Amino acid sequence: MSVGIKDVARVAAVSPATVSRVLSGRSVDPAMKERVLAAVKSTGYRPNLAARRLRSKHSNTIALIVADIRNPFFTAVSRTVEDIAYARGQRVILCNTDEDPAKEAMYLQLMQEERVTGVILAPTRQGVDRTAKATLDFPVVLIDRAAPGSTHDRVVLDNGAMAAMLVEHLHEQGHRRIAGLFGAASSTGMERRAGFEQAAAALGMEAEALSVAHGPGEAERRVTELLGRADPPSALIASNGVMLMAVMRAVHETGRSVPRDVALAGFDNDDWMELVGGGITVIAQPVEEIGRTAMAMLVDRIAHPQAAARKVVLAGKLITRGSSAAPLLRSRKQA
Amino acid sequence: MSVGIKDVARVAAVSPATVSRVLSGRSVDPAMKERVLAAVKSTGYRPNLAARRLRSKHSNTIALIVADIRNPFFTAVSRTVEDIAYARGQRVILCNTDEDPAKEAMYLQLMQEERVTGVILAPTRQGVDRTAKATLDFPVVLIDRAAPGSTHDRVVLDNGAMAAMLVEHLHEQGHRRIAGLFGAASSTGMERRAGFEQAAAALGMEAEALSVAHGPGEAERRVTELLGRADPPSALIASNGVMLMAVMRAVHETGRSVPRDVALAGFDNDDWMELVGGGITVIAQPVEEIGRTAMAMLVDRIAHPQAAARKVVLAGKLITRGSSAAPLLRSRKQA
DNA sequence: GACGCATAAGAAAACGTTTTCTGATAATTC
DNA sequence: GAATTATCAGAAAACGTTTTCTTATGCGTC
Repeated sequence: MSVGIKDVARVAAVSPATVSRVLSGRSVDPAMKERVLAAVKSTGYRPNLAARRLRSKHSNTIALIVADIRNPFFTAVSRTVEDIAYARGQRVILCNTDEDPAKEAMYLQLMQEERVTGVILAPTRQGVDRTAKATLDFPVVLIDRAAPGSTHDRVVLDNGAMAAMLVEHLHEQGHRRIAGLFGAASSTGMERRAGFEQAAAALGMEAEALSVAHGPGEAERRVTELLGRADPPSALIASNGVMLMAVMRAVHETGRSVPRDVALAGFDNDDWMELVGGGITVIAQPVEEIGRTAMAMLVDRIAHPQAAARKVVLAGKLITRGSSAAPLLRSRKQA
Repeated sequence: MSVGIKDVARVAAVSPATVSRVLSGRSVDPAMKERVLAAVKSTGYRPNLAARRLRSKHSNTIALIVADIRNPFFTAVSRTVEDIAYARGQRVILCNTDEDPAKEAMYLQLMQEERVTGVILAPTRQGVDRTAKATLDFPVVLIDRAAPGSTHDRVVLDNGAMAAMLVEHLHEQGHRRIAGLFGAASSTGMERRAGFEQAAAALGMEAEALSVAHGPGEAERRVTELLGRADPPSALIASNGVMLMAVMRAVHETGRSVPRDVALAGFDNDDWMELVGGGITVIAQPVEEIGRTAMAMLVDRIAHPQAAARKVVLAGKLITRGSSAAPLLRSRKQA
């Protein structure tokens, strides 16, 4: 039924080995090559990747394991990674852990069975340590998130500095009471939180940092509660684009508006942000560069398995929007 | 180096066949089963999926090929598909064609080589015909898009009727001059366009339908041009969420606002839409149901390869937002 | 002109499983 | 109690490639 390399060989009147050689581009007699190619076309031969992988022991496949496929940051990175990989003749398996360490472990194990060439991973906070301990027989490059003492290559944002930049921006705008929401599921959220607190302390601002463990829904509730207080903060920071949207929703639903009643800033420059009236100041991540760097590191690592682990720290870009005139006064009015 | 089934067999003092049987859950002597499981654990054995696939000839893998991974509609569907597939012990390969027929063909061919169990595909317009003609040795379920005479199972929205519903909604709101932007790359866009034109004609509205071939950028330019005219339409419709955003951007950049200067409606109920002040009336697609139905159809098809092709047409849900009081008057004022 | 040496093609082994086949033992039926 | 059948474990074949090994042929060199 299915046409194999032997069928092609028979049609071309050569040995299967020769067909294999033609297909993998090794030197063969031009006349034979011609015959083989013709036979491939006439038979409609398609190689069996399972067999190829089994024998040749390399899968030409990398896996990209992200925490949330609905987060535009990850889809953007995945686009870059995919493009590069396919240009290099590599397949990409895209996996979504949904911020669930168990799912993450399951996928890593699966990739082991799949015998992938390498993995690019945005780990959960528990996953970072587990990944470090586990003996994986493929190289791993961490993106976006990484524990301090990680033994893997990694490319991350300068989270602390970037968070500080946001705080300083708000300070310049006149804000003195601010609050921040930080995802508890990732190391990134924690780093941004630390940067936020340090910068606020250095500037003598009144700052409250909240860790959000259970996704946008919780973020929304926390903000609603926050804004309902007697003396609410005049500015809010959220540690990523998804959470920024949750904050925005809470602000809207409590009948407030940005930046009239409260200023908003955070991470990720998602498409919708320039549409909402007020304007949200953000740190735009260099998504394309992150993907490109991760791929390059993975390729390097495959070539040099024993080299020391490297860490690349990238800077984001501050995109200022909707500066407000006198936040202090406004926050008073609201109180 | 790598531990195989033979190593496990040796440790457990049984034959490789027995190990295989234990692992695939067939009946074996409990004592032996115990020994094998212990050996698996102690050796850290991980099966080689390539070998398994090669011999057993089923991959337990389905592919989901979408046109744009950044489109929330597709990521939402993919989440559902993934969840169901993994619950069934099936792996999912997620591919992104970027609305490129060549990439689509490449992926389909690749899936052929990968010997996947089945494919769920959102085809490009050219891809629909090509897929129908091509002899694929796996079942295909089309989602979101399908040519009229398709031979594949498919689950689609009732595009014409839904577009008509939007037009009627705008008519009720008092709009008499409307324009619509429809993606030219998909059959869906064309169906929605047809529904738009018919409904507008039936209601005696002045309606202009524009086909957009080159993504959001073009949509934005067209809208900018449209709004710059002497007598612009009072309402705009866009054929999906991504294009709605492009329209929104153009509206903003020309200094107008929704719904004061122009009303907006379209397909997909993306997260950002409830945040923008004006309010955009949309047809929310039953994304979860689409994914669930597609998976069910695929499973059915695998079980009954010869059954007749089925078509499931789902209805969307009209979500009304930001109704405006007297659009006709406003559109006059603007002219 | 003989001898190595490179080149290229075919034969056969190998990859790590699952499945079929075979044989033995236990269970069931008459 | 013998004969058939069912069950289960091991041996070996099979899956479709790539790669190693072998052999043949042409080429250059002395």
